[in-house]
Amino acid sequence: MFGKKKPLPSVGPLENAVMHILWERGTASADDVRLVLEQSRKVKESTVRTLLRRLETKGLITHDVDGRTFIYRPRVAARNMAAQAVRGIMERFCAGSVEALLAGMVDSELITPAKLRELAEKISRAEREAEQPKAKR
Amino acid sequence: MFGKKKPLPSVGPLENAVMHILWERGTASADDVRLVLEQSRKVKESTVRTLLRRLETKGLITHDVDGRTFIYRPRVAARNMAAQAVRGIMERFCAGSVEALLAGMVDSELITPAKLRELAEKISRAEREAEQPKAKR
DNA sequence: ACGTAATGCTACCGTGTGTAACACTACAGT
DNA sequence: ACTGTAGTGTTACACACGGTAGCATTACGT
Repeated sequence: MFGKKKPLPSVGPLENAVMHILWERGTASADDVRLVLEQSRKVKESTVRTLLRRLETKGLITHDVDGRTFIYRPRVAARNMAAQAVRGIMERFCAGSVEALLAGMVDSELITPAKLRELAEKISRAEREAEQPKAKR
Repeated sequence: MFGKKKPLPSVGPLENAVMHILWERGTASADDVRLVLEQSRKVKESTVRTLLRRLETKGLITHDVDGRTFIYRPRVAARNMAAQAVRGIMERFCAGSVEALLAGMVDSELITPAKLRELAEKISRAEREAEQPKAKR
């Protein structure tokens, strides 16, 4: 009911890496992020800050202030971003048909029909359980 | 077994529109494409040709020659492109987990659990039937 | 008061996409 | 045979975005 359905701001690979870090840790300062990134690549402080700022501008993350330090945190869950992206793809390639999308995934061996059914049921089950308690959220 | 799993060359909106036209018609000459595009926007011949050429360079389409006219045609099915894109998304956002992806889709109301199960079964059924005949393709 | 840690601003470059002019080639009709 | 035209190839430019980063600014701790 609250779905924004916005086309999702595009994110580059590095930006995405930053998102990952935030998703994994929940929160992180600019320097935290840089430290993690440095484990695999060379990045300057300013670069990281720019990335974080851009991400925030795009509405993907937000921050609290702890003293003089910004503690960043994702605004959208990874799965939701994924879903938004998938939505875009569906519209682009499948004329909005979920069926075509799933069929294509099976076709391209992203998932087997068996696994698909299994997951479908698992999710259904989980959903049903989540619905029973009156507190939906 | 033959899956290329290439990151899929990125396509812009207009290029995508062209792909759509090809997917819908199966084949089309540069001018055919232009005529369709003109129904909604202003495009120059050269522009269309450039798009087609680039698309071909990217390996997304191909062409036969009819006299002096190029008859373009998609090299990849829409569903497969979709699947490749989804694969990318899965890797980016869900650490490759199909489950997380599907869960996110349900979460974001791209699909209901019921529909998901329904489709899963439908696809399973179709797949099973397609497997019986020895010709897999 | 000063130094240091943290942030904000601004900019540059490479790439991809949309756009298109212009050059080239070959078939068709007179 | 010659030329017009339809069709293609080449080349280029502008713009937006992502990666990169220097420098200015601000504020807290000592």
